[in-house]
Amino acid sequence: MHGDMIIRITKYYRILHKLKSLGLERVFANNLGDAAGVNATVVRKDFSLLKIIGQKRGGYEIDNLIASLDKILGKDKPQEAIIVGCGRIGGALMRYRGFASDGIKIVAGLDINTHVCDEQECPIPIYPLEQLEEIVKKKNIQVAILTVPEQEASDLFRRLCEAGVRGFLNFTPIGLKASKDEEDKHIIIHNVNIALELEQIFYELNISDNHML
Amino acid sequence: MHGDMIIRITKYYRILHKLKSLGLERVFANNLGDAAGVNATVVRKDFSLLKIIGQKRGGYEIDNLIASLDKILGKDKPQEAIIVGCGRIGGALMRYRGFASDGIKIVAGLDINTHVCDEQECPIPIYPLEQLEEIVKKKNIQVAILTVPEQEASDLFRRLCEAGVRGFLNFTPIGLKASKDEEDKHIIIHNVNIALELEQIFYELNISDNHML
DNA sequence: TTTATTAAGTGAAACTGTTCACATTAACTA
DNA sequence: TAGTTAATGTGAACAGTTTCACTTAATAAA
Repeated sequence: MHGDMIIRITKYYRILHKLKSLGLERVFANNLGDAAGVNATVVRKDFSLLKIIGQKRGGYEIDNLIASLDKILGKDKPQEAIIVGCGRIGGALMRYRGFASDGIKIVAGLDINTHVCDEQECPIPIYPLEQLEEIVKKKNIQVAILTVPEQEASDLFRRLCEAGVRGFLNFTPIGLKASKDEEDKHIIIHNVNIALELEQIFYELNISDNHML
Repeated sequence: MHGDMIIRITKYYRILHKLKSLGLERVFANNLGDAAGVNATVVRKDFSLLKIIGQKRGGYEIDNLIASLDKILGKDKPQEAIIVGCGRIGGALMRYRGFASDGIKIVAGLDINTHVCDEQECPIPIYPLEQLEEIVKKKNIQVAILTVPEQEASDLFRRLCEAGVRGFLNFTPIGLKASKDEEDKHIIIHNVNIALELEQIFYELNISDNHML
């Protein structure tokens, strides 16, 4: 399970859709590699691993590729998520239009205050936090975006886990960990820590400066 | 420059501050590793590489450690950034209070509409986009957060580069690349692609399901 | 003191991911 | 049809990280 492969696959997927919309029918590992910023061999190795075969000298058929990646990325099933915490960032994400083009649908928001989002601007319903378990089970939610204040993060994480959510996009600075008493193996957590990203940038600039002199 | 080391350092840094606020004076590689989710040997290797030395049997002195990491992370210099594009996400970030505790200060916003942010809620001034170059140079800005619509991303990125910005936190789905005609080496770009993160989560859930049966 | 213990420090092994080099196959060319 | 070219496919070399196993130093205990 090569770590970065997932990221590359999603990149390939986007590039392929763009190429298709341009009218192309086949693509070479070389071009795909250039567009994704990786070596052509990496592309071939990835596809080889995924049992996707191309044609010697003819490259890969874009339609076939997209169909394969659709399946690998789970695009054949509905990709639905909820947003827990509809404050500043959560609210911004509720109004974000970019998910639809990736086949992702935000089906509900959860918040203490159910009126944080004005109806016309965002047509996604917002429910009170008490209904969390009910909503998750009724709508069979697998993925949650966690955009709540820091101090509520681990509590809500636990509740969501217990309700059956298995994928988390965590915007809180808390490092969430699946507890060992549950079968922790199948909980996927991605952390987006904006302050941490900035810190890294400052660090990298700093060492790049130091190396120069 | 070991890739993930930077991320680990910032994690250590946060943990150390928490431990310090709890009154601890020394810390062992083992504990730090547990908290950061890595092996104790990794911690020691990291510190060894950074010329940070501990005491055999006594662990590391937290104050010393923090002081060292302060310098390594560039916390001895002011860490200032601007937000370019004060729409939904940019606006949310302007009102985000978490930066200050990490020593990061957002000193200005740039937007077509200079009245997107109501004064009382966010005390950071917002300037029109035309003043971008002026602001960057006057305030000697090194880092910019890019939260503009997709189609304006690469144009603004270029303008920011030319004005002297060297670090970017890019929230647009565009994959920014430093052009080769400039000395591209010293431009640091971090991409935060929320839709892509979600896609990865769905993918990982998908393969985890497939592996189970 | 001497002995035992604890944790840092580090060379070497093991592992992971990337790149190279080349075999393979399909299409084009003469 | 034979030869050339262009691209895939993959074993092997390589590089970078992580982990292991061991040494070293400091403290505590006997």
